[in-house]
Amino acid sequence: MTTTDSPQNGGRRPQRADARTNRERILTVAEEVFGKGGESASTEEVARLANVGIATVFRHFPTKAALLEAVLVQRFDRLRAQAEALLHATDSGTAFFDFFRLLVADATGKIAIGEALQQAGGNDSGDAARASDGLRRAVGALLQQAQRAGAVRDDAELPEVYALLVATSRASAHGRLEEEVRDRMLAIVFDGLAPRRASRRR
Amino acid sequence: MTTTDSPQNGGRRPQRADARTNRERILTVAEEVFGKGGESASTEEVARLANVGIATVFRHFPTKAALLEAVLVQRFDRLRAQAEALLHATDSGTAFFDFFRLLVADATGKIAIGEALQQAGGNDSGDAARASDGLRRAVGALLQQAQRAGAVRDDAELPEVYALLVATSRASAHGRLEEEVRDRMLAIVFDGLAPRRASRRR
Amino acid sequence: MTTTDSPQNGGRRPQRADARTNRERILTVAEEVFGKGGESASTEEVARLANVGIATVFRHFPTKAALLEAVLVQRFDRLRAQAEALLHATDSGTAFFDFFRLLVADATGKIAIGEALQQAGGNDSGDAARASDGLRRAVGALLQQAQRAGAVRDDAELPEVYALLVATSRASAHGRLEEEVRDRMLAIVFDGLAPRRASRRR
Amino acid sequence: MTTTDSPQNGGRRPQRADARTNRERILTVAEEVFGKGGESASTEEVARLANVGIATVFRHFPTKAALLEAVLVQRFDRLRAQAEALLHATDSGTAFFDFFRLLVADATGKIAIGEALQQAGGNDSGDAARASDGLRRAVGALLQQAQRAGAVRDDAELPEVYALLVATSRASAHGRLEEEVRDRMLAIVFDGLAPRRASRRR
DNA sequence: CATGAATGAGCGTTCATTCAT
DNA sequence: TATGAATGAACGCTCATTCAT
Repeated sequence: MTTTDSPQNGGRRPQRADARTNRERILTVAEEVFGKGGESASTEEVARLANVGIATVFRHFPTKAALLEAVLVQRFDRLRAQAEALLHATDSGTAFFDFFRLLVADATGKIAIGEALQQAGGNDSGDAARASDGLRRAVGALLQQAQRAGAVRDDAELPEVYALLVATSRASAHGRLEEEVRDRMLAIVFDGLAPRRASRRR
Repeated sequence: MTTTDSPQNGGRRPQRADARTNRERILTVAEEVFGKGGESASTEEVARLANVGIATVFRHFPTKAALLEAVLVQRFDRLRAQAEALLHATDSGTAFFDFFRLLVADATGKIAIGEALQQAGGNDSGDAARASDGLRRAVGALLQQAQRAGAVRDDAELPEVYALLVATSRASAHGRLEEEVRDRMLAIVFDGLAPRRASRRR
Repeated sequence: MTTTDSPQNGGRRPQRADARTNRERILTVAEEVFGKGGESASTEEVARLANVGIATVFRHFPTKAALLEAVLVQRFDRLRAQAEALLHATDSGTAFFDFFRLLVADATGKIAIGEALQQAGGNDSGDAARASDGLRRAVGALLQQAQRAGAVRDDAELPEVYALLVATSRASAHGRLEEEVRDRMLAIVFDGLAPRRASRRR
Repeated sequence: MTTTDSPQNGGRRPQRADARTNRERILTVAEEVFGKGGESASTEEVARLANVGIATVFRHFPTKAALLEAVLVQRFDRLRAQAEALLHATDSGTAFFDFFRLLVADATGKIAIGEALQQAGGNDSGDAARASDGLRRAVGALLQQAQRAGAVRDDAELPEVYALLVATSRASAHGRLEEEVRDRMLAIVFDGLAPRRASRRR
């Protein structure tokens, strides 16, 4: 990665690169800022930390909501990619649980993000909802695979599983949950997801 | 004997009835408003819906934060009372699960309230934190009883159990969770909390 | 002259005593409160420190301005009484300077009071202006006496002398003027007021 | 060399002209408004009279206090410059008195300004206090020069002289002092500051 | 295309004053 | 008559968004 990072570009030509760079830097900063302070964080702070003028932010994202949505889309897409990568893992039995753990750990301390997982679920009909759906479908695929592999009980369906995923990740995002507590919380959930009774283990 | 039922009323003090009514109406409305819109809801809306002037709200609660805190305290206390009532239930085995279900159902649609459960856990050293602690302790008592009765696995400790309670209630508060999905989500968690068949988990 | 001066007096029997007490306590407290914080001090604080309800303050003084005016009247009258007392002093030469010093010292730390001396001079046509005039006249009498006694230059007239009185008392009221500095400031003014050696000044 | 006279303008920066104009108009208006109504005048009135939105005022001065401070600094600096200019006057004997008169005349009708002279003396550790100190020092220099020139008595020290300056300028600012009265008031003070004839009484 | 100045609606809060008891 | 609750206008300040350069 070449880091041109110089914000005010003496040169005339390659402005496009700058714009792209700016857009990305804004997105990155926004994810951090909104992650930390929820959506109550100000757009101006995003601009400041991204080293761009406020108007530049609004040029790239016409609305604060649009910026938030872009952050979410990015996040959802990233998570979906991770989920899809795990679809091809050798041990398809544990892939589901790995992803569950990964998502929850990733959410730690990122307030608004966890929130958004939820809101985007039912809120917008926009891009974020679409991206959220993508993630949800990927999780569904992981779930099915795990069920086929006998690692997850057959009667667990996506809605409640997804709800649990969201719930635990939000708990991890907001609270002061220590890592150990978080793990024990997940252990309980995972036990609840384990195949019932007779056919134990894989 | 005056007929006023005002409890802290050593001497005479008329009209207190009106003030009490207002205070309670404000609290009720605030619970609803903040429940719906999070803490970003405006104090003025509370005033409007409570049919009082804005200054009246501030007379009763000197600060928006104080109003929010009062809402939380009220809520925590109410829940704690319910928890404590269940402590004396005949079937101490199911009391714990009943309360879990109750709390989660109660949270449905009340955004900020679920949030608050969490925030108050680590936030203030104020009344809300105290009330939150009270609830937590009551849940702890229910948990212990359930464990003694063999209805909950012994190795589950309060921190993770409480985290699950909070997580699922928030999921219920925010999302569009249908009742059926919510129940199935809880079923999974409850299975995870059930005593282990053999000697699982270390 | 019997001075029942209590304005609204339809009451039945002895209530008067209470009302009088309240009125006076309010006035006393108001002098202190406004003296300290200027007129920006709140009426409610006056009520609190006077141990009466806010409505009681407004019963006695229908307006904040009226309360302030009453404070001023009281103060002006008191000062006038002191000035008039000094009119009968044995050494009529120093009486003027004694009063000057007294007034300035009395103003120390009493922000709004000094201010009021001035404002009332040109402001209202109300009671305060009347009382202010009374004080001013008394000072005029002291000045004349001192001039007759040869203690003050003859060409000094009341307007500028009074202006100096007000100016120095305000300086004393507001600033951090140490006592010593205040005395040296007055010494200069007093020297300026002393009879001219030869035929100075025009 | 760009033609902009903006001092801190390393690179390019257009439109700054507008902002500067606004800033200055706000300051000017603020001096007038606060001069007239004291610090109780509202920031919104400043905005209105300056023909800018309220937010523009707050963009330039992040706080009402900051705006007030800027007004004071401007005023102090202006006065200090005048004082320093007089330091190089031919007749160093009368320079001191000229400045005294100038300052008092300048304060006429500007309520809060005179007040500020005083408050800034002991108040903030901020810019206003620094500027106030600068003025005070300049006055000190004028005083010393006048004393060396034999135009002011030697035993007069800065604290009391400055106190007199402040006192008389405030009197001039607040009261309805006619010009003639003001001059006679100053004449008395100036006589008090004149070198002592022989050995004056006690 | 990037900038930062400008904007106004809105928020939390205060306070003199009025009302009901 | 004394009380304290109620009120709304006003204030200082913030922020998403628009405008001019």
